[in-house]
Amino acid sequence: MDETSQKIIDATMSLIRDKGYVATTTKDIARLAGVNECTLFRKFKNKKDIVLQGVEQEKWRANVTPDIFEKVQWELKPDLEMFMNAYMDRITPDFVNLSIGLRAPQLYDETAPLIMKVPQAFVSFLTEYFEKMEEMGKIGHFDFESLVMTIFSSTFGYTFLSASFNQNLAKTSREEFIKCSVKVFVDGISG
Amino acid sequence: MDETSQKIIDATMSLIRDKGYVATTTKDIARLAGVNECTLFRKFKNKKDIVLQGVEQEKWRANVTPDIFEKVQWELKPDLEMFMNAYMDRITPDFVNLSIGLRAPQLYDETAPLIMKVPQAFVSFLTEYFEKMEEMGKIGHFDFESLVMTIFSSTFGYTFLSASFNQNLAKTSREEFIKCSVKVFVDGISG
DNA sequence: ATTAAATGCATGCAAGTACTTGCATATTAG
DNA sequence: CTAATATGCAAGTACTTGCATGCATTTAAT
Repeated sequence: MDETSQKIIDATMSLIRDKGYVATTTKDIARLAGVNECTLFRKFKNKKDIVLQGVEQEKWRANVTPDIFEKVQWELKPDLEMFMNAYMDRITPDFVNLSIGLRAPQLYDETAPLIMKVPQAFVSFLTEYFEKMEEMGKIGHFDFESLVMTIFSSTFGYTFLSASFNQNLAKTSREEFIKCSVKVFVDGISG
Repeated sequence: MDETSQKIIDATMSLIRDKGYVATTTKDIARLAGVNECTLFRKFKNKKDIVLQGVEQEKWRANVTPDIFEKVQWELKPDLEMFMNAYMDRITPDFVNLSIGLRAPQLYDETAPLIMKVPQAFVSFLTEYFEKMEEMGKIGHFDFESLVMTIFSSTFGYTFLSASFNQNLAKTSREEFIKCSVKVFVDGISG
């Protein structure tokens, strides 16, 4: 990937994050990338092509690889805290807004599977984690699928609400939120 | 509100829900409303004006009035279930998608306060509820602000994820989700 | 130093955008 | 019946869109 193409992709993704796909024009992109508009079409097939190459890049995806969860201690409290922190470290407000900006009918069929990968990775990690914790006899039996949805929904929900309403709704800080949530979950699962 | 204007508003809001504000053209609106395009501009100042009148209508807002929460029993389990059901009855996938469709820079300053009203209503209800429950001696002391965020984030998160990924991520049904979540919360708060 | 590739720039184009106008035709109210 | 109102229709405005091209200039490889 040459430097110019990368600048074009970066400009495109930033604009989509800020204004959405449809509202982002090729003129905007060229201006922000500091290149001439026609350069976009020499490097890429069309506007959509820029985005599709962008979402394939690590840089523009939350860096969700299996080794995120390496530090598992098999102890409910620190592990859930690690899990929520790992999510929030990666799913920044910028990433949330980009995901929403990519929800355009012209793109959605092609981008949705990629967008879904992030929550899916977290959900399947958590599910496996609880199953192993049960095997190890550290927690009792549960409807793990529902339990995982409760914990993940809460993590996702807080992240999204913070990105959208920026302390207007969620006055609780990230640290307080995680501390309180994990306490409720741990007591709720053990009790 | 005459019938024609209402048809125009309804068409506009449906299209924004499906395609977003920028991608929704006045030609689209006219076609879906079954009126001539110029009629839009006889009835409304401009495209934005249609949306702003739309978001003011009960019909296009989640019907969140104080009497939603009338059936409070002052018993943690049924009350939390009632709360989550009340939210999910109103915040349908259509409403979630409309809220996202309204996130256009051209509109957001004017629509954001309205969009925020719904979560705010639920958050402040829950906060007051827990404070009274503590006064009544039915639960111990907590950082209620954080606790409310945990419960609301989870409710919001599940609703949003269901609307976005439609059973692909959240295989858990609404009933199972509420049952499991409330159990965890109740045990987590009481334990 | 010579050559080939990459880029900037100006300009153009067909189509699409929100919005407007003038006029004909319905529907309704007094 | 008459007059006001609502709407349809066709055409047009001024502007923007994604996309394209020819030509000059810069950059980089040989």
